[in-house]
Amino acid sequence: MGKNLTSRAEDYSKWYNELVIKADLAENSGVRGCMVIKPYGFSIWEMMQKELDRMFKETGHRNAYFPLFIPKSYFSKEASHVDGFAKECAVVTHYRLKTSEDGSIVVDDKAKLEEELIVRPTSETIIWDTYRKWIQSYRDLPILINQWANVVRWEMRTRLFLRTAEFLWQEGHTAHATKQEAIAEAEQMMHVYADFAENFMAVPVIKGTKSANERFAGALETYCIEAMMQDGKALQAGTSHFLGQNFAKAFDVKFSDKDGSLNHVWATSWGVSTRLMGALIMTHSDDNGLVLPPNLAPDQVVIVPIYRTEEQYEQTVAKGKELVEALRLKGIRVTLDSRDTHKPGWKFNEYELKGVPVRVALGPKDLENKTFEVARRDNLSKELVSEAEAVSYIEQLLIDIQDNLFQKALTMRHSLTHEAETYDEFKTLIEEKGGFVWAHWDGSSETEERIKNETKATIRCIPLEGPEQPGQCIFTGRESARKVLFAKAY
RNA sequence: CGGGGUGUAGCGUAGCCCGGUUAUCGCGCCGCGUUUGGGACGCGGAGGUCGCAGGUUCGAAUCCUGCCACCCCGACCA
Repeated sequence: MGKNLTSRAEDYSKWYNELVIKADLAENSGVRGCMVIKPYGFSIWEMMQKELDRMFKETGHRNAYFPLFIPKSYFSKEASHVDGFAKECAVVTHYRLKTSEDGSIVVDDKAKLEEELIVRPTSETIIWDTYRKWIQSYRDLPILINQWANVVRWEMRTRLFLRTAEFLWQEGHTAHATKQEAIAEAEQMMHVYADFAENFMAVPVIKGTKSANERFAGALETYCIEAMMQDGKALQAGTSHFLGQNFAKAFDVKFSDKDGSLNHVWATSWGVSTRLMGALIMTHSDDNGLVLPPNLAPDQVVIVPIYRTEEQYEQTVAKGKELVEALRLKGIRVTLDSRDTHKPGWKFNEYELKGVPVRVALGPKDLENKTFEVARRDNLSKELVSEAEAVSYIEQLLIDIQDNLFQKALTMRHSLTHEAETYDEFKTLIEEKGGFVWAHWDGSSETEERIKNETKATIRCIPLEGPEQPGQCIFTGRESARKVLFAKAY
């Protein structure tokens, strides 16, 4: 797959693509900008879905489903929203095909839709049109709904998982009686995302708000979590938006409050997508392939029997089954690969490429000595463990690997994080080292725009945590309350 | 949408500039045998509208024209 990926930033994108395909996660479908997610890749996404869904429900949300098609007119209601998405929408104009004289299949011109349908790039509009019908009273609030869905954005340039024309995501859409409650909701979901990223994906993130330039179309405030990839580029891993009353006003969603007044509701929306798969891959993987954190690995442990004779096959497989039972009792996800169609060495490489956190090998020698060979994917080390201790050893090992991956990613991010006091320093850091650069900014969109044009670096976020330390903007020298986070981004 | 590149077996490719036997090689696949503690080896075998459509020519994977798809770099974006 290549050598020493961090020193090969220019080849990083090739390395990434190759890894995604070789690890059996996804591939280009041949349909413009769309990918096929293969069963193994999808099982990782399902693990993500499961944990996120649990977290959403624990914070009071319920799932629902809204239509794929959105009438074009819905988009004209919220001006800044349509500006944000108009350039990248797929539009359905006809509803029938026919066979032409030469036998080819063509669109039937007679079957033209009165009103075009937009394939959702996000569902705010159709959901708010529905919420209008659902909300009359403060007793109907809050509405806390999430949907798991696919969306389509006709991006010019696509990449597996990171930016595909069609992608899978969840989008939460909530309605509240008060501004404070909506803001609290948007902030809460950012914290939920950060919790998920750090404790399940083992990806450290920086929480903050977006500058006006980077804000979601139609939002008053966008909260985000930002992660750093091994090649020094930042990746926005999740966003949560405080939408104010923009959508309520655009779709005329009002409620009677306790005091009898008629008010527009306050809204939020928040989402994470299959892009998280990209974050997972680019944060932990090495030149031997994918590295999965135990908390998200579809298989946390794989057992590979080693044998020569029929008898040895039966003995090692039987012993393997015992271990499977014992580990399952502890809630560990484990598979025994008893296939006789592939050799052990082949399997070792296969599971390494797929990132399975722990591999157990057992052969005649182990049967004799009552041991297992336990290998960990994160640092590729191996250990002989006695049968009696194996279960508790593996149980602890999974925790250690999860923790180690987070610490490694944190160390990587530290080494890719710098501070700039002057604009020259800033430009040098962005160009030569990449990564995050903390720097003072005067808060104006023009300054941000000019820095972006000159360096390609954008403000990833204005941090929520950490002390205020006033200073001067690196570009204009004007007052700045605190440093903000710059980086080149995906 | 601009710039560059690539389309040859399931995958990766040679051949193309300079047209000429049966289109090269590796991986994978199938069969048999030996193997199995880090991607085994030997022998045999199957598999191809050379991206598509025209054109030039006695003859096109190779030259010309058009189209399509994909990849990379920009602009756009989660």
